[in-house]
Amino acid sequence: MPHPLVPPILHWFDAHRRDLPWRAADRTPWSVLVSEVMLQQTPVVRVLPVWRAWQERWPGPAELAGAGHDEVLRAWGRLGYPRRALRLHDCALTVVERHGGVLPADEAGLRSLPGIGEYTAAAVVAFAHGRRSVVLDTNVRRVLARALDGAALPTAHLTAGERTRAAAVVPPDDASAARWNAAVMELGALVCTARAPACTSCPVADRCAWLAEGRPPDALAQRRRRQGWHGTDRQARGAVMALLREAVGGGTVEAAAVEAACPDADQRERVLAGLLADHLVERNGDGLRLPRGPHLQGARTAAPTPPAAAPR
DNA sequence: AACGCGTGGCT
DNA sequence: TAGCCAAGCGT
Repeated sequence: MPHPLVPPILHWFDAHRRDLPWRAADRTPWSVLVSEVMLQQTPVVRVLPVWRAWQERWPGPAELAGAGHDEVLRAWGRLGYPRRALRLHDCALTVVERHGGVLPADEAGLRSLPGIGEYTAAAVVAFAHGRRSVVLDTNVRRVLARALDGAALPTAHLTAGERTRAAAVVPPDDASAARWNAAVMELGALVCTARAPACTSCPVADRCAWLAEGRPPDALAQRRRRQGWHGTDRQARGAVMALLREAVGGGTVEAAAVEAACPDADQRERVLAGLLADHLVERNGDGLRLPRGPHLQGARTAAPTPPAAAPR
């Protein structure tokens, strides 16, 4: 006996699922992974063109492993959180070096790779391999919070109890479980949205605790506080990275231009230290540029290793 | 465990 | 209009 939410949401999904390219028949586990990493905290419409170009250029981990950090960061463009791009590259190197070029298919193996956490590992298992997992992203959490708890929004942090309950809803067999994960996510993305849910179009409106209670507002709304944006280090990091991505000929941006992009000296020092530590930039004389090569140790290709004590 | 990490569209 | 929000992860 499936959970009462399952049959109507699966049926709804059959009629309303989007034809996203990473769901197409020619998808690979790697292409699914790339989509999941790009989609972390990033809207689908923004990911689409970048994912397509990325797939054409680096269809698998072996191709990506051969790319330089500067190429990868430019291809990432304005998706945001550029550390994700480096982690994906790092992930490709690890797959090539330690897994024979084949992405692990189990959650533990996936989670051991850089940039792959609980959600992404579960998503690859379900969406790339069609096997059972418990996908718990913000969409799924919101649907379950509303339908089962009568809460407007999920809590700030995922709890063990929430995982257990979500697992109890996932059907036992692989095929249905994989479909359920995609379906409930899709419902959260298209109908049971955070801002303006379309309850009149919802397949489980007749069994939703939140709707039954008259859609009460989020009780925890005041507790959620967002970090500001204007003038923050985060904004300054973004400005410096945009400057370097757009540097003509992949060249170096002179110190004066960096100062113009981030005028406050203390902030500039903090931001540059952070970017250097994250391997998102490297110094070139007095200027700055995107890092040229993979920073990890070990030979991935036949490229010769530079001599050991190379002076800077 | 709470925090830092990009970007741009929407209301 | 200025928050709010979008398929999280690592530390």
